[in-house]
Amino acid sequence: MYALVDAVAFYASAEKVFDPAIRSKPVVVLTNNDGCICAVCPIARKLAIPKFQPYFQVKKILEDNQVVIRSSNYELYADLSERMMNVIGRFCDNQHIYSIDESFLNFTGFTSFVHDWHSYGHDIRRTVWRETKLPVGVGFGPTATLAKAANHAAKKLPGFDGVAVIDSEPSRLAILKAMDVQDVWGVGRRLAKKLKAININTAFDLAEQEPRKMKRLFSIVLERTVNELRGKSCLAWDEVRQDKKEIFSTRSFGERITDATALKTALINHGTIVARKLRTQGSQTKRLLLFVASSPHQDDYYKKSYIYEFSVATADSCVFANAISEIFKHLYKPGVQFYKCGVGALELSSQMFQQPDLFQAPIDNPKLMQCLDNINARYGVGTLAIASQTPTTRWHMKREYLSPHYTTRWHNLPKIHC
DNA sequence: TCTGGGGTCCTAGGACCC
DNA sequence: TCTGGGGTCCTAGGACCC
Repeated sequence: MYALVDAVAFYASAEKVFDPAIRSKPVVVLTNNDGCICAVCPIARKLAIPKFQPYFQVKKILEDNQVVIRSSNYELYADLSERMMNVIGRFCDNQHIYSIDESFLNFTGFTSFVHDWHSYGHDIRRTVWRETKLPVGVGFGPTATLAKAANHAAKKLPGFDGVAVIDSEPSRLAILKAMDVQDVWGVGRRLAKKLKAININTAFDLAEQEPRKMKRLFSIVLERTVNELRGKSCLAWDEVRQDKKEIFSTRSFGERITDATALKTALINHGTIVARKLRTQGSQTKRLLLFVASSPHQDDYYKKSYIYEFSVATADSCVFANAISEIFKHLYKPGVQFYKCGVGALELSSQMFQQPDLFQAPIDNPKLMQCLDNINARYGVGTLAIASQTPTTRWHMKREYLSPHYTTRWHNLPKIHC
């Protein structure tokens, strides 16, 4: 048995934790640079506020409905996420954190301890709410995809109050029949449209299809989804928490950039983020992709990318920084209004099996990186950084509606007035 | 006045080679 | 005379998720 536990409109709910005054109001959260709407609380959802619309396009609707607007406060969400995950982790010793607000629990070998999945689910909900003031939904199912479906039912379908269980044929059918095919994990907007064209409208309709036929008509991915919906596990636990095959760090700037040094610094910053993520996963890379681009929404769209090949795989921030400095001249073009840039590690391999070059001195220094990671783990990311990533103030994100960092900065601690 | 997220994986099609 | 295979690698763009 699997469970999927996730927060209801996580970012919006997180904004309400330390600001009770907005708990009963409609709240939306914007993406980086206040670009798009990325979280809509249940109250705002009733006003039909669309998700992932550019903010400036829906500004009027928000104003008309007196919706509370917040910029992304990632520092706050990361901290609240960690608290939430810790609480959830107490309910199962085999937890996989799938995203900032979702975790899978695997109850294999643990099922005899739980007699009533419904009440266990409510137990999780109550405890998370009591300890973090975050609302979560809980779905149980025999496969990861069915747990996802149950989770969807728990939060969105009538007749459920935050918990749903698929543990029998009737419960599976009831939920899948009430679920739009578009809401199935792995079926997006495009695929849903094609499926509906051949009269596959609900999750149940999809589950009834011949898996092989779906593979032939669409893809191997959809075949897997159909099998999962039928109760046949195709995403093994190992695969659910498989190592990433590529790791990126990209960001758009708050304001356009033309300055070479600022752009280079931004790239090196992304490089160190990618390097850190690689080390966390125990991976290293042979190929680093760098790209810079102007706005695709404007004329004279400029985009340039470059792949740097290391002689041996590495996850060393300093090596990345040197590589970026070296090839930066191939990317930069004077006069271009840069809008976005990023770094990605491709072709990852495990640090366990580093293949050194027989005729060359090592290019990196894993011990130094370990030391850097240890210090930053203890005193906070950014405490120790390489000199070339020193941030310039030229490309700060636009965050007009930022809430305080309630839990991570002393001077932002919430105050209670008596 | 102008504004448009970030991350990961997959696939089709082109280039190149034998 | 004319036709024309199959594998690998690379890349851009598509699709999906949150």
